[in-house]
Amino acid sequence: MPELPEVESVRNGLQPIVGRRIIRASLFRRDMLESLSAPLNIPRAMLQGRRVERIDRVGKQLGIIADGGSVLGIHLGMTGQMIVSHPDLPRSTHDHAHWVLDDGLALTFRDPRRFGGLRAAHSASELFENLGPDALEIRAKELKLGCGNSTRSIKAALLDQRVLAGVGNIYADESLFRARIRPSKECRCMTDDQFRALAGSIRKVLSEAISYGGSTLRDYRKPDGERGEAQRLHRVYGRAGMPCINCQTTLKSDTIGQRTTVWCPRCQ
DNA sequence: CGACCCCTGCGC
DNA sequence: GCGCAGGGGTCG
Repeated sequence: MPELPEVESVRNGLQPIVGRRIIRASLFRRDMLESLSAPLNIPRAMLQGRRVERIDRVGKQLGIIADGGSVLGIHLGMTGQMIVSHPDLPRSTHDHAHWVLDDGLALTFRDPRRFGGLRAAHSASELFENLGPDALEIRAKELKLGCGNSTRSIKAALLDQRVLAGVGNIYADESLFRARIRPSKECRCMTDDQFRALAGSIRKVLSEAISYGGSTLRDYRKPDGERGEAQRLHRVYGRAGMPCINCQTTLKSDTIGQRTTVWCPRCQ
């Protein structure tokens, strides 16, 4: 569900827990927690007794950084939510983890489809080690390097988190539309100008979406329960068969990189 | 590289 | 009832 703008909005919504101490941590499903470096002591991995120093993010990966150097990674998958509330909020079906903090705060990790999860790490760098540069700050040179001389489509490359971290299906299509590049274009055929335009579009599309609080299509919610409004900015995603906002040509749709892809056959 | 799998819920 | 959904991993 969430791409970089949604995860960044979640990070912003988690600020109330920064500086708070975790009194009690509970894990309701063991298989939702994995350890990057064994062995695994659950209360320890869940940061019980620690104070939250800050929340980091690279791409779609969040990390709760605690005192003493422990790090707990959170990946929201398609339907994951982090909910800041009170300790007495009743547990619901798809809640997998719960933290009681001081100051009357509580945190819940909920994820109906269970594509997300928690990961215990020894450091932030360990948590983020397999990710490419964060998409909010992607440079044309890095994008070109990550794509290489590959025959795969530029869209598939944008979805590859080792090339750049944070772009998913919505913002890949939106960035390609703004840069006027066809999603099926092979990486090896991209010009330097196109890499420049695409890198710029990615940064712009993502930062605008953050300022709107992320896109709420179905179940995405900020930690305070509010919806994002960035879906108002979508120019091609979800608009297959409708007219292009630039030229009125009917937007096309096909599967590229295993995902539904929408583009304007004239502008792109 | 693409194909297929993981899982639940929703709208048609 | 079916197909689809913002995520990723593992195969061949």
